[in-house]
Amino acid sequence: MSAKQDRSPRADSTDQNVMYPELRTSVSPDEREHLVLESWKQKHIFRRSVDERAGERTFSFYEGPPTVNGTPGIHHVFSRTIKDAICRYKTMCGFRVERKAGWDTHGLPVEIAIEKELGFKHKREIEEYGVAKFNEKCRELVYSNIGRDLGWRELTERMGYWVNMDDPYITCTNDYVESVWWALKQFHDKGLIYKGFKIQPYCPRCETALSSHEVSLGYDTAKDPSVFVKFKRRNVPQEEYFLAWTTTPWTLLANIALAVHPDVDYVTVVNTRKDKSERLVLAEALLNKLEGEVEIVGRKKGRELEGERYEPLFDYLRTAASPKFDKAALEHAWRIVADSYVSTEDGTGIVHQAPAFGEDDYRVARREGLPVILTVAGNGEINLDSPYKGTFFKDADPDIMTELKQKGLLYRRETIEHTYPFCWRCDSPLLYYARDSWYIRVTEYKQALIDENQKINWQPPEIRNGRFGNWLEELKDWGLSRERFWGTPLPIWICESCEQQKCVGGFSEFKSAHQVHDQFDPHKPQVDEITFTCSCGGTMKRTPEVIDVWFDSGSMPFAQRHYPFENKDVFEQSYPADYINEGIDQTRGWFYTLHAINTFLFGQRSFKNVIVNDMLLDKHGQKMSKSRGNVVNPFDVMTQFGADATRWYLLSAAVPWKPRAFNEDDLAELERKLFGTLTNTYGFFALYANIDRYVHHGDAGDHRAGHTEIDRWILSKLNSLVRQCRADLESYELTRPARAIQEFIIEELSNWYIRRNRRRFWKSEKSTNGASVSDKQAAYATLYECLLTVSKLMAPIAPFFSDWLYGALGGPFESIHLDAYPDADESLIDEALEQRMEAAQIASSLVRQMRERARIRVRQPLSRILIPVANRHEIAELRKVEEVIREEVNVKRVEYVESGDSDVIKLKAKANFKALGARLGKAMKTVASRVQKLSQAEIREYQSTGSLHIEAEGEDVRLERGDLEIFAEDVEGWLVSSEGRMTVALDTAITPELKSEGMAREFVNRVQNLRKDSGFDVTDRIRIFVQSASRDVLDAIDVHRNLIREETLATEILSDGKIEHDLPASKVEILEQDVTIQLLRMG
RNA sequence: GGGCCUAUAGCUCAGUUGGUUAGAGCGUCCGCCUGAUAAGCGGGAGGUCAGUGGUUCAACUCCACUUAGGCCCA
Repeated sequence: MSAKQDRSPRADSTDQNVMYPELRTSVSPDEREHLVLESWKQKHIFRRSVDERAGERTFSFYEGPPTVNGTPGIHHVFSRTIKDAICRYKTMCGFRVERKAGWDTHGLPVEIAIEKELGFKHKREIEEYGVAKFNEKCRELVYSNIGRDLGWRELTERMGYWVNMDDPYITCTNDYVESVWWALKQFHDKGLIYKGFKIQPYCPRCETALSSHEVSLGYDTAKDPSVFVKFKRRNVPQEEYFLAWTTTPWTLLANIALAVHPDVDYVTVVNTRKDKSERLVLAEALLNKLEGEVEIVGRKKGRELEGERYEPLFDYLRTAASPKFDKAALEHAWRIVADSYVSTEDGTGIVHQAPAFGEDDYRVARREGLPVILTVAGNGEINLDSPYKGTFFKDADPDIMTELKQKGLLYRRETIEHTYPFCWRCDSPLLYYARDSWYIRVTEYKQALIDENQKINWQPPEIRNGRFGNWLEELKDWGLSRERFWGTPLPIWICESCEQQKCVGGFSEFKSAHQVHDQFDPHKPQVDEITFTCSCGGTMKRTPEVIDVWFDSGSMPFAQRHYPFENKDVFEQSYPADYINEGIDQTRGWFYTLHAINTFLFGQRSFKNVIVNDMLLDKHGQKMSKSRGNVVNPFDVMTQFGADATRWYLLSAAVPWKPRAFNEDDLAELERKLFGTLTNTYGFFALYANIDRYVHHGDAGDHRAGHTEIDRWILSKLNSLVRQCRADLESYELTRPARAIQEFIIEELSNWYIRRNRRRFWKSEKSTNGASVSDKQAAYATLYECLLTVSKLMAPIAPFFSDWLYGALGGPFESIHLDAYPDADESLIDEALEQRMEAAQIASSLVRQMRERARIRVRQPLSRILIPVANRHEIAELRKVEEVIREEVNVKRVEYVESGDSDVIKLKAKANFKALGARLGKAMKTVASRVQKLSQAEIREYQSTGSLHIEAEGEDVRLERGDLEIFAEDVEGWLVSSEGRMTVALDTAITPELKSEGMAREFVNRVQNLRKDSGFDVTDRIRIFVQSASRDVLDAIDVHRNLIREETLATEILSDGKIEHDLPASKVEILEQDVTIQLLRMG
């Protein structure tokens, strides 16, 4: 690591002569952070933070690639803070943490942008325009977006996310594509890539099939027709109809059968009011779907209905002039089939079958030898010879329903709102559609995926067996191919004559067979021009599809390094990733594709630890969306509050895996409270350290001799905090350390340590009370140690402020991010000390409560408090923190009384439910209420002998040590307050001496105010002139002359009634007495 | 329809293996402090822990169901 050179950014420094730069309160977080950014840039801190940890210890992080033409939002700040904090932490732990940025560049997002630019609505327009030109435009868009940046680089920099954007992986480069091809060949060699005719989710606008994880990205609520359709039964004497239900009327054109469940009861009913001649058949369980009152006239099991025939709804299939199917197959059509997939959860228990448009329909049709008829073309238009020909499939719904109504075949028509899949990119409604396409047989190694998943540390853990685990359990083969243009081409060549396949796994395979020139581009359409000669002598041509863009991003562990063609070592060292993070929406996206591809290729999981973050909602808990207009602009937020506060807020407000409302008011408070307090704390230190020319050397341990109880306490707390932060960050827990650090800074360091120790910093070195210089040195050393350590602890989360603070304190490295994360000094952790200080804090709080009740201000000294304790050990412990209590609440003495020894203490016993409950069982309740009523004598007996016999509901119960908790409830004749097990009594008597001292303190207060108003420096010596008609006041001043002089830095106090006419006189009131004060600043 | 998550003070969140006065911050009301001062501190009020039922001596905590919200899958 680098040696100490010049100091880190002294952002606010105006005077190079002072050791600790003072604060300019006018510097906003935004300005300060920009200064830090500038310094990082100048000194190449990021690069050095990686390079200077060049040892064997690497920590591998994979960055998920954003789509190149997306725009960054506040949720990216969220996710990236999580990424950055862990990476910075590991860096400070001495690991080399490479962070390579990436860009996802293929696929529909880019194609659609170009289509929009060119004004295309249909896929064929692209072909007419020319695939070569189209793809060239896609490539141009990719590189111009990377180059001109849509705010990604700005956001990344501004928020302090350290990731190497100068050398990113880009998925459309030749190297990247070649690695992906290599991977595909591994699958192909093992026979795991196959072509199949299957029902697939399909986008009619993009004219391509989608993978299941793509579909999962696009569910949305939709309003669809919900229709009950009547199918006229053949070969029965009565007018009888099978009643079926569908939400996709357009599929009725392709109806070929009706399915029933073999074991379900179906009934024939007539409507008792309407025309009794019309009979309906449906599942008995779903009779409630019918209108009016019905009478059951027949009942059959589904299997008994099998084979029954019905009239087709339409004649178009039979009359089609240019059928795209074998008309002979219609022979077997329009009959009842049985299958157990039919549910009676909704509909009528009779399911209309359109085999080309549903997975179950297709399966049943194949089994039954029914034809699979496509009535919709690839572009989504109906292509069956009918009045609907040329209509977009969904748009045909109303007219089809109208026609059915006219024919009297529509039983009921409603609208339902349900979730329906839409294209995740273009928002078109998807249809399930029988297509030829390529698959990866991931189901082949499903068990390996499940086993390896068990080894991943998910944060939160429930994702492993919940969301992600479920997904793996219900794994489907991966629909790999896309009938599109701008993507990694599927590198499979097929012989035109013998259909033999050749999968190309690297460009060198071309070079042996073909001329591949320098300008070689593996994309369409150039790659399609390459052919091979098959062993059979035929010509092998490439299958035209490109692959799912998610295969690209899932390949990044190896493809970002052009593995296996290059960088074997680098790859092997970085696989699997130690850590990744993305949003919950990537469960079936990137998390899955990483897992599916790499587990196959490398036989083990591709990431060891993963933090999954949830959504960011607006302050009202609503989803942020452009249409709602509630999107938070990340740049605005960071300008207003700073990146540090934003980052801190995002991590501390709630655990990352819970959805949280983004509330700017809370963020503002955090900025003020945490960063404001810390700034003040540093400011306090700097103010006095500069006056005293304090220079820190060595750590606080070197000053141990001079340490007071409270110094040891804050150092114990500090080291406990370090220990906790380390442990939490090691387990990928960010919220707890953020909150703990916050608590330490605000409550412990600022609100208790500083407040209790202020005088130690300002008192003159030759103190009259005999305290030594080393006491002051110890205070400085302790506070310095706390500030420096805290800055390091917070550095991963608040990289700017921490670096500024570190620099201001003169930290040894050029940047905090080149320094090491603190290690806890266990020898400084003292739990007993932490506990007794907590007792002191509670005691102080109780006394303040009583002062408030008695309306006695803290400045008025009181003589004593009394604390009842259980034993001598407690006395010994409290004695150690007694001085802190006395000073905090301004009392002269703390007295202790062992509660068993004094009659004035009223005791109270409480049953220890945990101990007694297990033993007593049902008797617990009565014993507990008996314990409530124990007499003072009984409690005392228990206290002295350690046991007690009581009777409860006729049963003898023997109470042993540990069964009861005894505490003081009241002290006779005293003002008492208690919290938990602690009780404190206050003597509120104000003696003349106490009153006099109180007056003196009031006087000090007035003088201090006056010093301040007069603009004196804190180190100025003064002469005080005082005049008053009140003998009491003058006496008090006289008696406490030394105290006053020490406190106010007065060389003299003249109270002989003289007035200095040249000086401004200030009239004040002390305990309702008029006093005139004049101050003279001494040269 | 299925799976997962969530529900605690006006708001944002804690709450250990079930154990007895359910906590914090903000806000609000009252007060204090004034050598960290365009700061700081304390105290009070505020909760049928979403609802119902169950297990248990004992439930915010465990179970079931219901309601509301979110996410995911059909």
